[in-house]
Amino acid sequence: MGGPRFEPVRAVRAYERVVEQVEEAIESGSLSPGERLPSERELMVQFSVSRSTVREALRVLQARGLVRSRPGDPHGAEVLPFTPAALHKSMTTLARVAELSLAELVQFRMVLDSSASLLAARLRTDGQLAEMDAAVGRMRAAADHDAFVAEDVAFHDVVARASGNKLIQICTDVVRSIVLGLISEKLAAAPDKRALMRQTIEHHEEVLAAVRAGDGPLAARLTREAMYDYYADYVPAGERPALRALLE
Amino acid sequence: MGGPRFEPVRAVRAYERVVEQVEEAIESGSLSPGERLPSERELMVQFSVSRSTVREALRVLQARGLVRSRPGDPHGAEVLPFTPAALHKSMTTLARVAELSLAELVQFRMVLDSSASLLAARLRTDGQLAEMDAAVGRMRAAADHDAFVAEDVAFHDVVARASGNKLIQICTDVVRSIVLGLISEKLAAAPDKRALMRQTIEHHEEVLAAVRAGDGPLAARLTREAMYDYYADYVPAGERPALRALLE
DNA sequence: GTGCATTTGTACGTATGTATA
DNA sequence: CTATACATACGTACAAATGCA
Repeated sequence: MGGPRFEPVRAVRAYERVVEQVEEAIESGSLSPGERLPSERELMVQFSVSRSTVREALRVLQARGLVRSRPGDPHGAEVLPFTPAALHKSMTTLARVAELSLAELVQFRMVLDSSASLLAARLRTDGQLAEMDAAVGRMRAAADHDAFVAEDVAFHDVVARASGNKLIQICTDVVRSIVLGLISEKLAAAPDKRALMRQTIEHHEEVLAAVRAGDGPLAARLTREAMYDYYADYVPAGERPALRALLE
Repeated sequence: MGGPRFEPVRAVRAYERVVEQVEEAIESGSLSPGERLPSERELMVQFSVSRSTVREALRVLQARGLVRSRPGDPHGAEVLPFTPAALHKSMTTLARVAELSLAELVQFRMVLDSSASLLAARLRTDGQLAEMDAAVGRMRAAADHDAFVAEDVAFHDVVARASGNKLIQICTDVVRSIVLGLISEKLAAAPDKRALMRQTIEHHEEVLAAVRAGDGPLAARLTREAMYDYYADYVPAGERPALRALLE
């Protein structure tokens, strides 16, 4: 028994090796955002591969949001600062291919945003509290529904940031934009937007008060309830019990 | 005022248009997993682009986990069933490029897994309960540490499935594997693995009892506590308060 | 099992529009 | 404004790999 256990040698494509090396350089920090990759012709020399191979590798790196190349740019492809764009893309694909229901997405938002509120209540700075306050103020003063939604998003964004967890911040952002993308037209066609906006502001003020008081569990519960009230109408009745399961 | 507001025509690359069309066909379901794309030469005719362009598009689609092409396959690229591999990749990249700390990842796990437990306590079927029971049993009987961890994962997997939320299921899976990848070597080198395994089993039995009793909040709290106990030693002391903020 | 036709992977050359110095 | 270098896109060619008769 035992002996050398040889791994199967999977045929790895040339472009994959190029991707790996560049990816490693970026993720290890030896290539920082703003810096440039060598030109395609230079890369084909350094990796001793053809132009096509270099280009396929660059396409993959671009799809992963790590670099961007523009025609004619004499400096070569640019290393990009991190954006959750790739995460957003793959989660959007996920939502369509895995047939995620609106209920599942809203439920996920309830989990993430309420956790953000819970953490924010304990970890927020006074400056972040002031930002939340300002966002609610701008919601109250919003001229139209679009501006209102934008400030609503801004409020949730500050809360997520105040949670101190970048992953929570990014995921709330991604899932929120997916949900809004799914029902923005229905939201815009809502019958009594004024009443909805008024109620939303009330909810946010309650959450803000709980965050200000440092009452995490309360802030979390209020966040879940507000989100349920806001979205339940757009969720098929049969799936609402799953949402209510989070309201204890 | 008014008049036609012309949008700036962003120069969209040829390969991007190919990607968009194929992506649309897959996500809309008109191309199902297992089906094949036309060959590269056929695609260059249908899209009237060069083969390089077709290939760049295929590389992007492959990077997104939608298709796979093998050399010499006369049937063309295969449309893949959904896997969270792309999500996993972009979140792993995220963890490195955005410099996510282990504390943030563990905190995220605490949020997701406790929510899964909460929902599972209310929505689980009897069959899923039996699966959890069986997983704990196999944990107790595990011959070595690797087998133990595998059954541990299996338990969490059933709980996530029982939550009824595919997004929670996928994200718990992705984040768990990232966390385990970061500290698996440290876990393997732990001094008193027997004691750790015994304690882990106890924790799981408590969670299981709460799920069996339908007590969601208790199951959620026990899950957070178990996870904190399991991972806190590997998190820098300065970041542990952020984790404890979830333990109320 | 063998040979054949086809496909992918890779290399190389060329033309064109573009961005920078 | 001009020149240069670049990315984009097209086309051809050949080796390796695959599926099928």
